[in-house]
Amino acid sequence: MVPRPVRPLDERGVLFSGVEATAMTDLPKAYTPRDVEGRIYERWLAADVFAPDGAGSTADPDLPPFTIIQPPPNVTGSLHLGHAQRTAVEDLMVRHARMRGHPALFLPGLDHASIAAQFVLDGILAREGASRQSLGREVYLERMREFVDATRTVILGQQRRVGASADWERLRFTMDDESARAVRVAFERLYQDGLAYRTEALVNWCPGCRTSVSELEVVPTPETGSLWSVRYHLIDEATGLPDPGATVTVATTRPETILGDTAVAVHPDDDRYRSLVGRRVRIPFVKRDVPVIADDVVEREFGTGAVKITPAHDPDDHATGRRHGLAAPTILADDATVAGTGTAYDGLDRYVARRRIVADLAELGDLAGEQPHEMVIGRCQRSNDIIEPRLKTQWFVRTEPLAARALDATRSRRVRILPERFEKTWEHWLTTIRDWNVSRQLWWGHRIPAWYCPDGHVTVTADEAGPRACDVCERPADQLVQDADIFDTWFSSGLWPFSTLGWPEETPDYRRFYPTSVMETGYDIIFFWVARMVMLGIHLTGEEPFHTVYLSGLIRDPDGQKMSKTKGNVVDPLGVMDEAGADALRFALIHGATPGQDQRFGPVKLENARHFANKLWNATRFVAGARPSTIAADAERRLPDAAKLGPAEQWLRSRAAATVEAVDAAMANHAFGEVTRLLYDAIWSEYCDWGVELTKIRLADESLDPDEREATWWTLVEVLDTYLRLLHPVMPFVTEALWAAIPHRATDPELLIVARWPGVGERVEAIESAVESFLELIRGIRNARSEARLEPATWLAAEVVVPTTLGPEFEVLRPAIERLARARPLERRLTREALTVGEGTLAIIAGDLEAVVQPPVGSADPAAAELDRARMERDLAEAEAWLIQARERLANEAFVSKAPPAVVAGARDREAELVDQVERLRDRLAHQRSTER
RNA sequence: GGGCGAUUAGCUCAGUUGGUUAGAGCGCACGGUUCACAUCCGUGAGGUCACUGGUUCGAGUCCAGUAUCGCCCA
Repeated sequence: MVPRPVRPLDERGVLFSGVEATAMTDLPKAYTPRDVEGRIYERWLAADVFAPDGAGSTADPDLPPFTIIQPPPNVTGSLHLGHAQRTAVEDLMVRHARMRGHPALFLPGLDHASIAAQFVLDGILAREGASRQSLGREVYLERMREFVDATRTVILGQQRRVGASADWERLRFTMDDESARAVRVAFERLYQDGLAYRTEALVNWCPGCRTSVSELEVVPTPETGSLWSVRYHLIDEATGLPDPGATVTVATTRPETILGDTAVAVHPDDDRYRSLVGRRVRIPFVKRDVPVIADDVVEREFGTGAVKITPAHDPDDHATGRRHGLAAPTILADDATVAGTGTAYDGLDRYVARRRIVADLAELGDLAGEQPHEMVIGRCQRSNDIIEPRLKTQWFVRTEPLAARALDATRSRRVRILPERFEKTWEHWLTTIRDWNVSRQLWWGHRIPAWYCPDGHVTVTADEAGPRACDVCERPADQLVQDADIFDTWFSSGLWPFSTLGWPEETPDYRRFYPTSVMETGYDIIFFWVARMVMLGIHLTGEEPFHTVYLSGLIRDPDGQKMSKTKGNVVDPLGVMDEAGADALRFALIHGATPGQDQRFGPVKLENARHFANKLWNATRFVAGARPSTIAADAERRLPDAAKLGPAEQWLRSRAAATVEAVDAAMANHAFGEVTRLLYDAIWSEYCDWGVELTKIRLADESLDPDEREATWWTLVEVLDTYLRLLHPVMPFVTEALWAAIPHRATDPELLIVARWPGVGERVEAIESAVESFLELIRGIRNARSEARLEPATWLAAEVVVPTTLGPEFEVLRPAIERLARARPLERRLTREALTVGEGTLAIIAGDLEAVVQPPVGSADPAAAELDRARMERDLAEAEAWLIQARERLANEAFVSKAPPAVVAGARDREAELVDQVERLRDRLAHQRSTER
């Protein structure tokens, strides 16, 4: 079958049509994602910024490319939250690399999902009263193509809503022409290299799906079954007839397979049966006489110690049969009905036959017993049918040599798996790997490019037209028949990192972007997919297909339940985005993302993320609106004048530098959750809560030198710009929209998506600690006010002792401190003794600073004074406790001699600080008591 | 049977080489019409870091074992 080629979509952004455009600078009071996201995505598409070689790309061609090939979602339906998280994480990495100037390729794709797609379509057909068989192969495949076209549109639309900055021009499908060719060439290569072979073997057969499946697709399921004891009659060698009185009792969980028995086995050292070895027994119903054999595999403790051997229907029996040269008659058809036994059971379902056989044995008097039995049976991952081991001629890939090289790739660290602990799982699976059954008796997939001549010779070719003649006997093509089977869907997936880039051709993309950078996927398909990509990639291309494997965890519901359609707890990402926006969804999902770790996801996390987007929106709205009138609305971005910066401005810049540094470190560690936490705190708790608040009063102060106000505004703009850049990979839409509302540098591009990632600025520790002291003071005053239950709105007179080292900063920040502490006038004192202490005075000990606050005249409330004293006594008790602890530590000889000097010095500083604090608190309390007297 | 993970505030989770007042969001309590944001602001309460033992000057963090829950492999 020649798959229909899949072209990139041309109906771009179709999901967003009808959305009213809003002027960028006109920011509404609340952030409404729906008004913004569609327009932004359209702009990105129009600017052609997703492709590394797009017209709008600002990539530095000298930097190494960064490539993520998207794990192609199955075209079986719509995407769920897990997909949204994966896309968000992949997109985050790609956007980050793109902003750092790397040519960044995010190559999207779709998977035909052979068995999964057939399972879904078969379900749809069943509801229509039709079936795969009733339609026939051609009609069925036509139907499948219609189905796939529909789901494809839904899936691609969902990914755009999430904000995937994928290069849609390079969209690929595992069933397109290029993939089909890659599959044929790969298989031909494996065949020629002796790594693909065809043989009759016992395979896992799913009677529902009517195909073999690999052992990975068999789910071991514990169940309570029965263990039946059945008497087989020994053959009297003199007469050649069964002896009615001499029997051997075998134990079996599958009496219907009696029809395929070719031996009875006992343990060679089992004295109970020693004399029987070599004799023959008669198998009931089929009247076959089979030997009693001795074999080590028999467990003497199991059942009666004698077991029946059915080589065609049990893996252990198959091995035993081979060792003893036993025949292996097949007794089941593809649909798991009994067939070809020549008994009355032919045509019956395997379980109907089981009941009949048990009943018939009982009637014959040969059923010796039945008891409940705990066992593990294999079920089909897809259809849940009970898997039937069956002898079939199938194609296999020899995995041992491939696995050895895959192991070498991880052991040598050429491929790193995150989190690292999965390397153990990887090691275990690859060292115990079995050959891979790659043929499937399905229709939707890549046909195996193998042809057979009437003599059974095999010809494998990658030629799309098929072979010209039999490789062995040279019979012409018209006498050859192509294998009816298709490949396991994971075979084409295993080629994905390079088939998408043009392999087997040496295309420019292949040369440029292969090997790829990071493979992000779920840990549940590490064997199905990751291992096969590494094995096939190394063999076929000579290189590891990627250097990092990032394994995501599962998204669970708020109760920790796995999301599934049957439980009805599946969340549609589109609904979530309608409600909260794509950015909030992305932020929430990334916030909880730790590699290899599942996360619970619910509305609470989403709310928080939505609020954060709104906070950012309003912060930008404030900054944009606070532009001093001396700066033109369309002014080009200027750096603030360093000489005009106040402490708050320097603090903001230093904190931004700290944040860039921390975010860089977290990104390098793939700690994306940490990135969101860092930015949340920096933006909300630092920039908004303190930075904006401290600078507000300066911005509004008409009495100031315009240069100073401008420097303040440019600082707010600069730091906000930095945060928007840092946050862009996580929340691309809102950051892009807001970035448009603030001035840019002359060197900046039009769009944030292709703007440069910020460099680390200069940290100024002295300013950070100075400003932190004043923040402590503000917190202290607020706290004292609240504890003393004073009216929040009233202005309180205050005095503060400010050491000369902090004097200049204090003078500049005084109006801001007054405003934030609601303390005015705020007088500076040079010594503690100079503080005015009267009735009801509140005392504040805040780090280096000490202050007093006077309650409003006439409102001196004895109760308030009492509350304040209680607060200070609490603080004192606490400080004293810490001091005792600190002193005990320093008194410890071992600590002082063995701990690193820096730690000891730190402890001494801490002690001194506590001594000072305790002293000041005691002093203050004593003072207060004296004034009350 | 083998392996892995989780166990930290009422709930959901951070806590990267061991360094000393263990953090956040939500929830809770009290208070707020301060001109970006009530999708907000301020203040506060709340934790013997599952348990037992060990290593260490020092353990949420390292080691051994136990318990509960979950996953993978056979």
